[in-house]
Amino acid sequence: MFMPSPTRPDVPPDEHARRERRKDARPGELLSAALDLFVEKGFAATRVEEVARRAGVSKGTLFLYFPSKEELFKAVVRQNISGQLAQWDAELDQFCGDTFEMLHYCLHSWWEHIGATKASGIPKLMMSEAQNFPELSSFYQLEVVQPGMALIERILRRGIERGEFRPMELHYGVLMVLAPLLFLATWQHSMGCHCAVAQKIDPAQYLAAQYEVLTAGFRNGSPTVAVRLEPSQA
Amino acid sequence: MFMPSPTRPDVPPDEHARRERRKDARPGELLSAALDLFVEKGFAATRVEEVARRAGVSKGTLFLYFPSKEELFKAVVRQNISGQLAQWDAELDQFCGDTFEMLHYCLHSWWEHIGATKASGIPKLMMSEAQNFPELSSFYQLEVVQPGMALIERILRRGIERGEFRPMELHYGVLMVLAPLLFLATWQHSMGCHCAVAQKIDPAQYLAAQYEVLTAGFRNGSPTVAVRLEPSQA
Amino acid sequence: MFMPSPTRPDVPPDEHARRERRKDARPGELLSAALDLFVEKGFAATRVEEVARRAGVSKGTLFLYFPSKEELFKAVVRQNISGQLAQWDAELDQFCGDTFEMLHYCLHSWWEHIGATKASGIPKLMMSEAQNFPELSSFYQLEVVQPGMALIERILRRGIERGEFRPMELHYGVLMVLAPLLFLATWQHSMGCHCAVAQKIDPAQYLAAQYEVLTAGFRNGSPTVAVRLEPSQA
Amino acid sequence: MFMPSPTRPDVPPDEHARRERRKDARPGELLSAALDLFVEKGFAATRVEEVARRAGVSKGTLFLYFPSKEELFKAVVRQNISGQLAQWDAELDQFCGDTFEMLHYCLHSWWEHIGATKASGIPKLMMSEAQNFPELSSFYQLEVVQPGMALIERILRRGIERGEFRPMELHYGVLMVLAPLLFLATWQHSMGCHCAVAQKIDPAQYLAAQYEVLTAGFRNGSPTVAVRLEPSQA
DNA sequence: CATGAATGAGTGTTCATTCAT
DNA sequence: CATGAATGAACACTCATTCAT
Repeated sequence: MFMPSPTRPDVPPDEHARRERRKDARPGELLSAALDLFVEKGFAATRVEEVARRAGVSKGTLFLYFPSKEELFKAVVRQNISGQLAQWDAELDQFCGDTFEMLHYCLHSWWEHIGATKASGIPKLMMSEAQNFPELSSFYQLEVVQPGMALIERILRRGIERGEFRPMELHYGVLMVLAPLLFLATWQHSMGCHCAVAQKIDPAQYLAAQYEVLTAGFRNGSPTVAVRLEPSQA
Repeated sequence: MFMPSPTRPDVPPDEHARRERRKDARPGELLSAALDLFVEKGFAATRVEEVARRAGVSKGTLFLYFPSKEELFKAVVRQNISGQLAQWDAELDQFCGDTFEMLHYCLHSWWEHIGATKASGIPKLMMSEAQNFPELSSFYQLEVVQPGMALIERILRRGIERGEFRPMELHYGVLMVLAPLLFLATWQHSMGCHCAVAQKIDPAQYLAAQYEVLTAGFRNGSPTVAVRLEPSQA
Repeated sequence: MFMPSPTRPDVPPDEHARRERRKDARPGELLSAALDLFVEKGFAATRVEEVARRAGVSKGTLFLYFPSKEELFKAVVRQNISGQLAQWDAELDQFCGDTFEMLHYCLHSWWEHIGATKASGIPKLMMSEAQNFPELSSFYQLEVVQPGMALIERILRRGIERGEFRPMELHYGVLMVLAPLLFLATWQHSMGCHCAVAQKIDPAQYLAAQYEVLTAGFRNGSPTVAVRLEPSQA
Repeated sequence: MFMPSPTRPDVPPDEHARRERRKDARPGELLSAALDLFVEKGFAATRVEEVARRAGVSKGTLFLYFPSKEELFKAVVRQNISGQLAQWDAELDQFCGDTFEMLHYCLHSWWEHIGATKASGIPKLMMSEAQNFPELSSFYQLEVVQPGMALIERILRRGIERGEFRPMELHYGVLMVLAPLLFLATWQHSMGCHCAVAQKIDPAQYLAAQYEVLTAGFRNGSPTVAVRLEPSQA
């Protein structure tokens, strides 16, 4: 990322490398420590001193790199956004199986690359703190939510076009795929650890259940229900 | 409920009414103010003094009615959720239609009494703060999550027994009902307000979509899928 | 103490009696409850509300009789001061045994009437709070300390005059009698309850030990020591 | 202990000294301020902010050095009493005179290092607050009372073994030494300041009187009294 | 560049005191 | 007289932020 400037003869080369590395390593370690802690305890309950300690630096040093706790938070979220989405987009281009398989792969891959990793903490973080960081919220929607939903929409549209899926209101079809995934991620990072055995969620079974329901719900030919909820207040 | 004592000429009627109201209104106003603020800013970030001020009393007065901030929160949850659960439980006892109708009523009623009200902020709140307040988390699981899931399980079991629903792993069936509801509530209270038009969620359509999918997924005779996700890490 | 005014025809007699009794009973119960609590927990740690509750009245009522917590404290101390001293003075007048017996009786009787009763809490109270209530402190010195010391001094002087006790600096002789008694009372009300077995004090043995030492120390003919401590700062 | 680095010309010497002092002085100033205030106002009534202010630092700084008000108190006790006890213990090891001299030295030294210093306020403080702070009480018993009594017991046992003191119940012998000392300290810090001339206590004479009485009471060959007090309630 | 000592505004909670009823 | 609801000034302790070194 940083191209080390090759000409600086007054500094011994290894020393020079060390400094360069430090320059990048410091914020990296801080961001990583901060992600862990923000995910685990939330923004307010995370102590900057603990972030610093976990990164192996002093509290003062943290403020050298990030002017405030809020800026640190923003940096954490920004750094951990996206990346995976482009990869998926490319994979879909080359997928040739039927669209049920595609959907299945999609859930499976989400769990593998997001759900089961530290990255699953980011949605929880955004849910928790979006209100307090509207700017960040917009950023997240633009960068993650929109592309993510577009990705799923692409799958659904493909299924409909190929006659595998019934016609449907795409936006809400997308949400039916997304909601349980995000709920799972959020749950695991909040109630997940301390909850009673009876409420424990096994991700494999959870995703299998979701796949079954969606398959039945999306398959063409399945009886469509005409009922419409009419909430008293919208 | 209130028997207005018709004969008490020595006290001006409105003054008398004011007194009556005050005695019971105090906790009510506090609970209402607390719900607003907890939902808006989270448990930790809410200042008891502001709750009191918004309810029009002093900080000391709040502690006259609730022995601690945590108890105040519990009272808020009890008033806004636990009560509703009991109500639903009673309604289910007397329901005589088929179980699809019952499920439909359930979603509809959840939206009316929880989703569309301030109470919908509570699940989001718990997701955000559960880690930092284990006692509140336990309380919520015991008081809300467990009974709520039992309620849905009751519906599913009824459907299966009556041959309307296919046999299924009940725990995950319940989650398929619950997850989208809780996601909706969480979303509305986090990304909901500031999000782009494209991602706006209309609850009516959202719930209709969920109902369709669940109906297809649960209906007996629908083809069950044997596929099983095998996540790399559980 | 209060002579009920005999002429007040406009009030029914029993009603009148009830009021009179009330008037005295209320403060009496309050003072008694307050003594208990002040002795047990000290002035600052005693809650007026608990005093009131223990006396069976409301907090507001307490302030009807005592304008402030400080005044309540003063009233408690004042009420519990003296009384016993006059009795002892009279007894000494009629005592005909030798002065060792007299001293022995004195220790014994102090324990019986003061040390082993609630009254022993008063010295501890005075020690603890004298600094904060100088006015009370003066009062206590005048009313209790001075007569009490005079009483002991009388005994010592009698012993010397009768040739039983050696000549001595009376003031400090008195203190040698007094100090262990007051220490015992103070100890029992502070460290007494929670202290390790090894430090427990059995009053009977304690007083016996004091009597032995004093007897030897006061007896005429015992070798007097000329040594004089010369403290660096007086 | 402090090796003043002799060569460091780039820092002005006094500035250098100031730095050195500061680093260690901070807790010292806090301990000193805390002792003053605890003795003057009691533990509960002392405000940590005032301790800090008197030491010339902010409230936050105090908590940098002592994790809580209770720990601050413990540190005060340790610095002012525990240290002295260890010192005495060492001195007794090397003492070669007779045990009366030893006892005499003990009283004398207690006055010099405790009785005449601010540290004498600590026993009074403990008497007042022990009930309300059981943890402090336990700490004090373990750290001060127990070792202090052990110290005196050592002296008495030595006297008995050498045939100088008569055999005696050691525990109560110890109390006969201790009680007047603690009473003196307590008195000086409570009634001492405001009391009438007649009750003023000159420590030198007081201790001399105690020494005389104890000498006579402990000396081997002095007539032991068999009398036993039998208090109505133990 | 890195430190860590220092700060002080801000938290939940308590409690003596008041006063309308 | 008696009540008890209401107050608000304290208090111990925390933590993001600063800055001299």
